[in-house]
Amino acid sequence: MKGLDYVLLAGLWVESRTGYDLAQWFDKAARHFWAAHHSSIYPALAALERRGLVGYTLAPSQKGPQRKIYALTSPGQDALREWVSQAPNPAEIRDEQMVRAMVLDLLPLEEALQQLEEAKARYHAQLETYQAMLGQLEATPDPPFRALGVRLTLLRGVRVQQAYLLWCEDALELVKKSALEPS
Amino acid sequence: MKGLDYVLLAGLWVESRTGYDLAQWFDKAARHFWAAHHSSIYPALAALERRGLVGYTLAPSQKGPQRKIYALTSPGQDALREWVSQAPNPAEIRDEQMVRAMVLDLLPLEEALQQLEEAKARYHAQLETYQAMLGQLEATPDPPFRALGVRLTLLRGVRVQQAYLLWCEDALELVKKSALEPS
DNA sequence: CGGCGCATGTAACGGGTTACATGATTCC
DNA sequence: GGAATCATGTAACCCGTTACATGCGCCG
Repeated sequence: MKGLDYVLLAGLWVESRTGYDLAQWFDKAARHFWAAHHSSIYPALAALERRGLVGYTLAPSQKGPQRKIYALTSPGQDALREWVSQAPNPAEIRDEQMVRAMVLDLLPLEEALQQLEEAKARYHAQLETYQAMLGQLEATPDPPFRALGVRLTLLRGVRVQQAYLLWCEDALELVKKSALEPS
Repeated sequence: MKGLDYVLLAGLWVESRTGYDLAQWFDKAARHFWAAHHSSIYPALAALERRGLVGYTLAPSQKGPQRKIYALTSPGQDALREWVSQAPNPAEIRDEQMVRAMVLDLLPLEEALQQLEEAKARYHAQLETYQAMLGQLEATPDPPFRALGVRLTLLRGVRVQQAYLLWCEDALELVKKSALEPS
């Protein structure tokens, strides 16, 4: 079993849902730690179903085809439990922003600063969406899903975006300073 | 040109070096924002060389085959400069730690807390290596490479690991609290 | 003399992205 | 009538990882 399989199991443990729902969750809430497109989700769910780790029930949809609402099975929960007790593989990250930072002084000072301001705005926007989702979660008395895991991931999103914003301030300062003393 | 190409160009802009050196840099200093193995670096460097964006000079090695010291060419620098002025693609991240956090309450309280303590220790160790590298950089009066970019990436490493540590504290607290009021 | 670090490369495999494909419903 | 959202799926391609391959020099 590869990484995506466990992410899907974890997603279904939090709440039973469709492949479509999972794709949306990746896109809007899980971005900061995992990504997957529907074209990889659907086959993976089908494979998990064949192996008995998840099951689905059909439900009508308002628009389009029937929804396959997937849920963890008992064996699926066992597999997850066993997996979660192990140490995680190191995180894989590809962040072009840092690569651009490496060569920021190829740009004239003003453009470099503008780049950083734009990054700051992006991080800020992202921070606000995570905070909004967290706020909404806290305002829900009895959520129809496992709240702890959701809370933990959103909290991580917030912490990380905050760190990114601090880095932007560091970077703005350093870039300005290094412009005064050109090497 | 794909992402790796620009990362290599950026790495060579910071300092001329061999594929082997770049692989080591990825492994020890760039982990937190990019990863690449030598098996993808060597072919990529060869392709960049064919396209005239980098060049190399041979130098003897103490052990093993001759070193190919790659350096940015003028066209390579132009390509980098043009690229850096554009907005970055969104970062790609796969962090199993978060997936495990999602299903942390599948574990008995003590094991969950232990998982988090282990994560904390890993983050802490990583933080210290970045801080050490930063310190070493600041202690070098006239480094033989472009210091700004290196400083920026190390600073990011520090900020992010600090955020991860804060998250661990958040998580420890939340997990303890949620154990008191089981759903 | 065996193992490790240096140093470069190639090849098979696997997995994910992009694109293709379908179709119903709602809103403008 | 066309666009957007919901909803599921398949297929080609790209790229990176894992593994294979080679060989020198140093250290114990």
